[in-house]
Amino acid sequence: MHEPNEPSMEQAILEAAERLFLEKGFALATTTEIARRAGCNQALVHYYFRTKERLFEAVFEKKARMYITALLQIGETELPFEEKMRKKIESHFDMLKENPKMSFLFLNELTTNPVRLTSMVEKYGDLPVSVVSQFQAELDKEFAKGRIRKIEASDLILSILSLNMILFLIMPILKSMTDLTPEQLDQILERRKQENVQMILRRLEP
Amino acid sequence: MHEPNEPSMEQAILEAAERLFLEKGFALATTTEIARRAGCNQALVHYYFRTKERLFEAVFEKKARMYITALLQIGETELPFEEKMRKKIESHFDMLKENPKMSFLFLNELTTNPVRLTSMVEKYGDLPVSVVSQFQAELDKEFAKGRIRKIEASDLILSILSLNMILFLIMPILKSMTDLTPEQLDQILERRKQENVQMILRRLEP
DNA sequence: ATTATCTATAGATCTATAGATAATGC
DNA sequence: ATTATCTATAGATCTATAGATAATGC
Repeated sequence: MHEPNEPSMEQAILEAAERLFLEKGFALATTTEIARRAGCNQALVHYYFRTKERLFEAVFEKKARMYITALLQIGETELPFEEKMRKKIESHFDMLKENPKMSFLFLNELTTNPVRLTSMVEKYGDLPVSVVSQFQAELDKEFAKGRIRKIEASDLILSILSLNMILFLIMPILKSMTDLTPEQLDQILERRKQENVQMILRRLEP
Repeated sequence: MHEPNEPSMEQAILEAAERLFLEKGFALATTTEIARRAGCNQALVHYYFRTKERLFEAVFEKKARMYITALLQIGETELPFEEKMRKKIESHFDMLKENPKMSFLFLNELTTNPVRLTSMVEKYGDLPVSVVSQFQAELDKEFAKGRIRKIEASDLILSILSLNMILFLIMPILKSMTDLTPEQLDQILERRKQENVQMILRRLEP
């Protein structure tokens, strides 16, 4: 049907869609613009994915699961507690850094589209609950040994999440206010990552 | 022209617009729906405000200034440093609580609309710079007296901002996942406010 | 014969304006 | 005479589909 090494048009549409949805969100991204970027006409987008809604889901189904679990899976590895925390905060931050526009997109779609929010909660709603309670058990154990201060797992997760997300959420504003080279930006991000680690670890110190 | 005690139609349109913009953002709010809620026909919205864009600005011009300064004006009052910090974090949090949807709206509009972002930066862009440097001076003074750890004002402001904002940003998700009464929600918010204060103060402890 | 791609267009919005009519102030 | 409000509609999108044509695999 097509040169096996060339990317298929279907793939090109998926990729164009991902970029455009990340740039503008669902409502402002048009199938016409997606087609233009993929290098085909607008009808073909619907030929492959029927509706814009399904195209959106095709793009973000997998990403969503990855994103949610990475946000929450703080636990597991067999390191000293402090080292483990540091690693987890850093890897969460790095995941956000690799998907800098994803945070905003999820926030945006779940806030403005009640239907998607409901279906998302149905699919992944119990994930947070189980992760939080598992993490809580771990924190309680450390607390019992007198190694950390008392803290709710949900509070800790929320704090990590918010500290790590903020720069990516305000990135467009930051870029427009300052005039940073990619290197300077990277430096700021790495500095900020360490600040977040310090912040959390200090909160946990007994 | 109308009963002086009755709210004018112009006012009704402004209020309906504010609510709808906060609910859906600029792109998804329609002048038709605004008119419906205000109790007039759609043409009248344009009679008073010419364009949807100008209506948006009429609604958020003042709010934007209030919001930005409150986000940044951390300083001033004559209290012991720790007490001052506590007060500032709390009052920032309370401001967000009174405008729970504003954080998302600003983020949304500034992220998806480059034109608005540019004009916003032109108007208020120097505000952050001056506030940060003023705050930095204060932090340096405290540090010199050995009362706090070394910290960048921009980092501290970002941390407060993000910790305080997170619950309001994910509020729709939270509401859809759990089933909280207004009282329970308020309790969570107040608990979280204290957690944020603790978090920041511990970061500053020498 | 099947699958991929295109052209053309129906139908649904939505913003903005023109022009008519009603309400108000002098 | 001026201001407020309405009805109607032009013009611009945008999604989705119908139907034609081109490309591919057997």
